[in-house]
Amino acid sequence: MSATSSELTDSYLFRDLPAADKAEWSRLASRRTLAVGERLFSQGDKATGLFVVLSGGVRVFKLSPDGRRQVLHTFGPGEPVGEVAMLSGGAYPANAEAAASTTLAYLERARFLQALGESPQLAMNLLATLAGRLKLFAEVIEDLSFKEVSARLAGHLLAAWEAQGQPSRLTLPGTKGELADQLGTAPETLSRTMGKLERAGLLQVKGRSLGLPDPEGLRSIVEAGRLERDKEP
Amino acid sequence: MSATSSELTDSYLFRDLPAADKAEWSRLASRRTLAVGERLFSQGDKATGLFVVLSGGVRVFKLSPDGRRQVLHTFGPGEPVGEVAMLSGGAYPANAEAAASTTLAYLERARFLQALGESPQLAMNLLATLAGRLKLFAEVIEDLSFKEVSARLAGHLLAAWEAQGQPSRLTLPGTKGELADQLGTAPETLSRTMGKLERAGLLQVKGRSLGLPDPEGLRSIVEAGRLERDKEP
DNA sequence: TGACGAATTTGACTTAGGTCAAGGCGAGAC
DNA sequence: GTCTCGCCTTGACCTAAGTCAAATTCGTCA
Repeated sequence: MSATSSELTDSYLFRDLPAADKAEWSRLASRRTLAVGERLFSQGDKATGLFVVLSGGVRVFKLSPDGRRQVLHTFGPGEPVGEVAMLSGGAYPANAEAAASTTLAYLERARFLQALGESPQLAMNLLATLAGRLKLFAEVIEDLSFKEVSARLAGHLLAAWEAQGQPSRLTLPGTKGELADQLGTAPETLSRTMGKLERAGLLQVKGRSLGLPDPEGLRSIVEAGRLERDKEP
Repeated sequence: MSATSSELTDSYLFRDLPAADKAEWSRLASRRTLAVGERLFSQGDKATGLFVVLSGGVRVFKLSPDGRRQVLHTFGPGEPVGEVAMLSGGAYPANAEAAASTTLAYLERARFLQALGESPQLAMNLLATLAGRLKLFAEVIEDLSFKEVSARLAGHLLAAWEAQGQPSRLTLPGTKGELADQLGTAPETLSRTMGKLERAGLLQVKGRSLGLPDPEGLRSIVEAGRLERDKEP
């Protein structure tokens, strides 16, 4: 397989590269398609290359011995997946699966490493990407360590709401069970927590469609790390 | 200030660089000394450069609104600190302080960025470092999310024990309160957890000196993510 | 040695959130 | 329509771990 469109070379990773290089990468990349839920790689698999999400999304997560999962991050179009394994050369340190119907470009490890050594611009782009990722992971650690579920949920909803351009109603991209994994909690707890926010007048839940009547209220929960009291007469 | 010895250029970051470049960096770097507990930078401070630990250690941590802290990692000699802020250009995303009496080299941001653009080898070294750091953070997330305190403690002790060459007695580098921060728990909980491990015959505590009579037992706790039962007749 | 302050331990209590086990509900199949 | 398989919610319960407060121990400086 080959010939990915410009989706690949428009990605941040290839920003500011000479057009000739971009054309070269378009030629070299192969394409892969995943159905929702399909596994891209599993922790421990030997890494042979780098993926770039073209459309859809890829969820990267850790799995506990007893099957619970913690999502590290969900990567969207333009974002590379599997860089760590590619750089440190060994196995993937986590699992990845399609969060939606997804297409990916695949770049072979040896060739990409060689290109990194020859193109400082490419290296700088990847460095910036990794730096952003580290900041992100540091925030996940902070959240897990300091914030209770209500605050993690509020933060997640606000971020999604802003990412979708502050629509009047926010639509969840997946099931609530998946959201629970993202937040590092159990579905039952998520359900109860949504109930609390709803009773506090901060959220309206109707299936996967959510209304955020009071974004500022949500934000103050995020700041505080907790939902203070359960107001209900 | 200037003139750091070869401690700087022996670090992984400068590995395989031409001798001339190394000499140049030795000249360019300034040196800074910190007493135990002294703050190197705080979250939100504007980042102007990159530090490399020469001796001692630097603890990087997040602070919760109410003062609790979660250590992301403690960096030792040869390791860079502050790369994320330097690369993403803004403020430090976390706090850092000396975990011991520490000396650092300081490299100015603009010059280092320029060098990155000119030296693919330097860029590759930094990429490898960041990749390692991401893997590390992913493990912290996994631990916080899946493992209870006993397992985090067991894992930490095993790692420290192995890092020190499996001595018969392990000496804690700091106070137990500091260890509690590392593990993301409260001192009281750490104390009780050590008691449990001791009662289970997996640990001998005498002040800051610890004996690990049964490393395999500890390892099985790490694997399981939990201390099964409290055996005591 | 003695005394002070910090570190640590212990006890009693509270609580967020996980687990197990029923239901309830909704969207597509028929 | 109504059956039915997944999701989702709810209730009852349990437990790890945080909090507050009161000892107790330890290190060290005079």
